[in-house]
Order: sequence, then structure tokens, then C-alpha cells
Amino acid sequence: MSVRVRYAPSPTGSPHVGNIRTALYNHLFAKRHGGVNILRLEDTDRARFVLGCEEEIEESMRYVGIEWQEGVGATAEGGGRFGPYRQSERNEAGIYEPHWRKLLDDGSAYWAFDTPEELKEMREFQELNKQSTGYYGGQWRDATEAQAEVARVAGKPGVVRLKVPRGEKIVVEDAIRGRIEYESDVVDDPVLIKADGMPTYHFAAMVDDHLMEVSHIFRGEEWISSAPKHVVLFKALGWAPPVMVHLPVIKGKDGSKLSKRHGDTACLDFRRAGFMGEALANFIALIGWAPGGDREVMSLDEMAEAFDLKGLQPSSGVFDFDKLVWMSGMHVRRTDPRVLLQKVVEYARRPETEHYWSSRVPAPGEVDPHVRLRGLRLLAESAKPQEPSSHDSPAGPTVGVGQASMPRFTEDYALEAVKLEQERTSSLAEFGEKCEFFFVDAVEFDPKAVENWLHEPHVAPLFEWIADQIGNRGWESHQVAAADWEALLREAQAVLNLDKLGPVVHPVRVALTGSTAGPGLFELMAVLGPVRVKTRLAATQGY
RNA sequence: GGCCCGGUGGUCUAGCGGUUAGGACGCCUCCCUUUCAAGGAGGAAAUCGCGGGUUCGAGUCCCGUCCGGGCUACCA
Repeated sequence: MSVRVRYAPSPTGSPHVGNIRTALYNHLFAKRHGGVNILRLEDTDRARFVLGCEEEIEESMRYVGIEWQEGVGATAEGGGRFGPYRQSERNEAGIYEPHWRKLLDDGSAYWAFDTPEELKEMREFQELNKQSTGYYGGQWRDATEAQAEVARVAGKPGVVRLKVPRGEKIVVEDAIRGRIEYESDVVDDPVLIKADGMPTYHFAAMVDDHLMEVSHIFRGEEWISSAPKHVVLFKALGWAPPVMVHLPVIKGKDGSKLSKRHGDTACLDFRRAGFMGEALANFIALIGWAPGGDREVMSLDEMAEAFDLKGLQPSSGVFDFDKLVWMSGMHVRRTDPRVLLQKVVEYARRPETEHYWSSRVPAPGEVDPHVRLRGLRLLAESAKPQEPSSHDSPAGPTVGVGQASMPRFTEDYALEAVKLEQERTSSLAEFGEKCEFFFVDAVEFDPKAVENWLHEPHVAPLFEWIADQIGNRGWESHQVAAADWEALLREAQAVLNLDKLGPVVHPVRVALTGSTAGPGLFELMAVLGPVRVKTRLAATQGY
């Protein structure tokens, strides 16, 4: 049997991470078995339809790296040979009607004309008598065609309901949990066709799954209690049901269902926050799925190769943001620096990035979003293609003729900066504040760092000596390797008669970066270049 | 209320009748080191929700119970 799966969201809002995880599993499973992944839109509820969210669905999927070969947005002609793939269009095309007509004809379904008031009354009565609530027939389940005709002629709006057999056992086979049995007497008769002529999820989704030859249904756990209805429906239609896979929910840190309260929950929120799609995919895939062994950090391809229904979890999981950050860092480190720079620049240039951070109130201990944005902007700016230069030095070509003129920022310079920060950065956004000092004219100092390292008496003569040496050695006209910087600073240590390298390294670092933390000093100096080093050293006078 | 699903350290999980209950995040200590990370080595942290059984032996099987979640719409 060939694997055909579908992600079938309803366009009622931007997909959150739980939805996207379902979509991701579809993709992984399809890829694992060389099958087909379908994107189908369940837009049968006109009241809840949200304009523009179809794009958000596709964006979300592309962001985390989900591929689909068929359906809405697929490259195939018309989306594929089972189109259309929007249920509203399918209904218009008359795809569902013959099937519910057939159910009506053979007595598997019936017309019901209850008013909302009548239904409400029924429910209240049931609750009062501690019965299970639901529609178990009322006066319409066994009404004659003549009675139905009377109601129809009277202009009463009617719905088509499935006639769930009574006194039977309904067995649902769930791929994760196994066999689940239901007394058919507690399964109420679901509406198949609404009064407005639209099919409900129960009907449209199942008919489509069959027509589209779907082999496995991946969907949220909240569907599990509707599953018996679907089993009955398939049987009534004379079709074999697909394998059902009910996925556990993703909860927030406090154990409740993930919601706005928990911060970012929409998939695209994480793109705005600067997480690479693959990292998010890796992280959410592992809530509810264990690849076996001790594997955790995986690419999409690796996950697809390892994906197996057996690793799926029946219990719900908590979204642990800290672990996402860790996972994200692991992916940052795995990424080729050139690709990484490209991603950072792309991120920096996306308008939503600016919106996201500028409207954000920083949590205690969180970096100032404005510093982050400034760094991102500078990074993107420098990575702009410049007029061609003959030499591709990391320090970049110099502007003007004077010896001490400031080298311009180039893409290569940005690349070197990203390379140096790569292993200590855990998201695209973080490159903002991490790389900022590479690009600014005047470094912003951390008061504490200044206090600790710039007030030592040896600092002024140290900086002076280094500046002199840069001049004396004629370093300003070319780039200087990290090893040469190291040699210079070690010499400074000897000249100033310091017993450790620390008192040399730390003040210089503060002068150059404004901070006590960061990449290796010598490497960093090699990237900044002699001119900038000298300038920054001089700028600390007065501190 | 009714029906259904779930329950291994704070979190994600391995386990599938016999293990000192393993790994990962987070936390702590140490090493590496010019700082911060990363990396390496350790540590604290789970009587496997609880109570009964079955068994020589149970996280693993059975029953009960508690807690959490879902559904109970002409929403999906």
C-alpha cells in the first residue's frame, strides 16, 4: 500500500506549533515511505474563515521545511489529480452530494429538522438526568419520508445526520494507543450536512480521505472521541478506513494547553524570534516522538529517515523553551557559516523582525531589543553587495588615501564576524547583539567591564604601547593575522612586566568590544584590523 | 454529569517480567582556557501517580483509585 497522507488545517488562524508538528509528521512519514503529502483546506465553516491565513499556513510549512507534493500550493497541475483541494470548492463541484444521497437512500443517514431551541432543550434534559448528552435520534431518526416532506414543505431548515447503529460495539484502531472500544449507544448521530448545505468536518474529511486515497490520518488527540463516528461513516459508505494516528497535545510550561498566555505559540512567531525552521522542526518533532537511540539533534532528512509510528508517544508533552534554545544553538553550530550569514541577513531584512523586537518588552536579563536590532541592521547593511574590489581581505578595502582611514565593512567582514560568534550564539536574532561591536564606530561599554578592567594603572601605558607598535610596524596598511596579534600582546606583557597575560587581554578586549565576553581576542583583532584596533584603543582615553 | 485518552527526575524521553531504572535540556562542581561559549569529566535530582493483586521476581501484566487532559456544536 502506498503511503498518502494529508495535512488538513482549517483556515481559522495562523497555525500554532502543535498544528505544525502534525503537518511535520505527515511530511516525515511520507518522505520515509516515499509517499505523498497533501495539503487540503478544511474551509467548510464560513463563520470562522480568516482571510489570508492560507498564506500563513503555507508560510509556516515552508518555514519548518515541510514538503508537500499535492494539494493547495503544490506545483502539480491544479494541485494534483484529486483536486480541488479546498473543501468549499469541492462542495461546489458537487463532490460530496452523491455520497450523502447514497447514505440517505440506504437508510444510513436521515434528515433532521430540529430547531436550535429544541436541541438546547434536549441537552438540558439529558444533563439534568445525568445521561450522556448528544443527539440520539429525537423524533427524526425514525421519521417517515412523509414526515420529513412535511417539514421540508413548511420551510424548516434540515440537516443530514448519520444513523449510528444502536447496541453495537464500535472499535477504533489507533496506531499509537491500539484498540479503543465504544458502546455505540453513547455515540450520537453527527450532522453530516449542515443547513447551509456545507458538509461538516466529519463528512467532508472522511469522504476526502477516501477519495484522495489517504492511507494514514495524522490528527490531534482531540479527534479521538469523534473517531467512532468516522468508523461508522466509513462502514456505511462501504469503504475501508485509513490508519488513524491520534497525536498527543503540546502543553505549556504550567501543564495547560499551549495558548497565547505562554508567549509565542504560532509557528511563525518563532521565525520572527529568530529561530531557524529546522531547529524548531527538530524540537517540536521530539515532543511526542522518540527517534530511538540517543539521537536528538537531527536534520529534516535524518528525522525523515528515522521516522516511525512506533516512536510516537501517547502522552502529552510540555513545550520547554529552554530546550528549544539549546536545540537552536546546536543547529546554528551545524550550519555552514556562509549559509548562516545569508540566513541572518535574510532575517534582519524581513520587516516582521523589526516589528517583533521593537514591540517587545524585554524580560529581566534579556538583551535590549534595540541593541539587537541595531546589530542586525548593521550586519545586513555590511553584507550588501559592494562595488567589486580586487582584494578580498577580511578587513576590507580601505576608503580614502590616508594611512589611518577606516576600512569599510564588507560581506567577508560580516562573514568573519559571524564565524567568530557562531559557536556562542543560539539564534539568528542573537547575532544582532553578538556582532554589533564589529560594526559600530564607537563601542558601547558595559560599565561593569570598564570598572573592572579599564581603571588599572597599567592600562594607559599598555594601550599606548600597542598603538605605537601598530604604527611602528606599519601594520595599518595591511591585515594582521591572529598569531601576530598574539605575539604582540605577549610582548606587551613582557615589556610591562606583567606576570600574566590576563591583565593585557582583558582591558584590550573591553576597549575593543565593550564587554568581557566574546570570541578569542586575537582572532577578533585579526577581523577588526589594525586601524580599528588603534582607534578603539585611543577612544578609551578618559575612562 | 456521561464517554474516552493519558500518568518514568522540574521538562523531553529510553524501557517492552530480572537493568546499580539509561540518555537529553535545565541546575551544580571540576577540567580545558585570555573572557564568554563550545567541548570533556563528575554531581544533585525518579521508591516509575497511589493502593491492591498475579508472579520466585513488576515501571513493565490485571483490578481499583487519584490526578491531568479531551470530547460531549448545524467548529474544526
